[in-house]
Amino acid sequence: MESQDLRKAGLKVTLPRMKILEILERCAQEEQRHMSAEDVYKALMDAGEEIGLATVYRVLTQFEQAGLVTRHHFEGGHSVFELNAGGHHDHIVCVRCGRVDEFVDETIEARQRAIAEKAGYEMTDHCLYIYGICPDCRARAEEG
Amino acid sequence: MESQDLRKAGLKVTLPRMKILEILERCAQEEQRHMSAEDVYKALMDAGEEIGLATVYRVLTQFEQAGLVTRHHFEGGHSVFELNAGGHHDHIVCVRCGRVDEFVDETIEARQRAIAEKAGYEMTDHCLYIYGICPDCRARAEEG
DNA sequence: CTTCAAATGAAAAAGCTTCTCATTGCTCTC
DNA sequence: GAGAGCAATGAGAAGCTTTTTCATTTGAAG
Ligand SMILES: [Mn+2]
Ligand SMILES: [Mn+2]
Ligand SMILES: [Zn+2]
Ligand SMILES: [Zn+2]
Repeated sequence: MESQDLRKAGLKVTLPRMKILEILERCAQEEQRHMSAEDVYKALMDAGEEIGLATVYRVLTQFEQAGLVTRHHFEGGHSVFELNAGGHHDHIVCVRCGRVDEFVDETIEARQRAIAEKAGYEMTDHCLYIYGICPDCRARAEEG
Repeated sequence: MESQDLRKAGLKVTLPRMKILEILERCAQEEQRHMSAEDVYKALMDAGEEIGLATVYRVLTQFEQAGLVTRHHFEGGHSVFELNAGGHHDHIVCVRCGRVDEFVDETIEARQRAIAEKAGYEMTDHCLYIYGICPDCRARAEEG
């Protein structure tokens, strides 16, 4: 019952918000955990939903503020969003094909907390992106 | 002799490129190590230089490709640039006032290399941002 | 000094994202 | 279940940063 998720987040239950949540959940089950606003909008169109792009942007921002999704600033200028499920993790991004893998490293997490403390900061968040060439693209490069 | 820096980078020595390099170097000596294209443009205007904004963007991108500067994607959508001097480092950013501090942690660097290797990626780059509230803003918050 | 490809500036265009405002739709009450 | 009232939506305009276009200028080589 997703409408409960929305109510708990303090958001009125509306059709666009329900549909957008559904898209995010369905795509996460497949392989598309990271979606831009445009991606979500296209998925809605493909599903025959008549929801405006402005609403998609608005709703994703609301979901972010409500803690339902996380916004990432991958390279290339535009934001991508992912459902908050499974807890914090960081990302490895292929600079050739855009593939994204995820990882968690407790050693790094601990070092970050120590660095923030030493600098006198109260850490609120952090993000780590490793950029590189993924296994598939490396193989493709060796062939020709 | 900065014109040598440009020649070594394979770039023709032109007045705009010299002036932009000067701005970056002068601001780095003060406290402004991280500048947006707009920041550089404004500094040029203040210095009485008649250089177009399009040229600033073009030149900064060329400097990046030549390895003279690094481009960062801090939050907020626009890029900031910093002169490549002093080697690689990561950033801790205050979410209240925008202050930026820098750090290097060899433990984290090593873990990143290990993670990329385990995932089969050939690492080309990485960036780590810690977000938090800086000492000054924390003090200001406690007062009221 | 000439020559000519490369660089520049102004303006237009191109993304991505947000805003405006008239219309629509939840929610709550009766 | 109908109605009132406030929040949400959609379409398009606008905003911002960044890139592109193209006529003109400039630097480097001869
Ligand atoms: Mn992720
Ligand atoms: Mn820096
Ligand atoms: Zn790849
Ligand atoms: Zn601060």
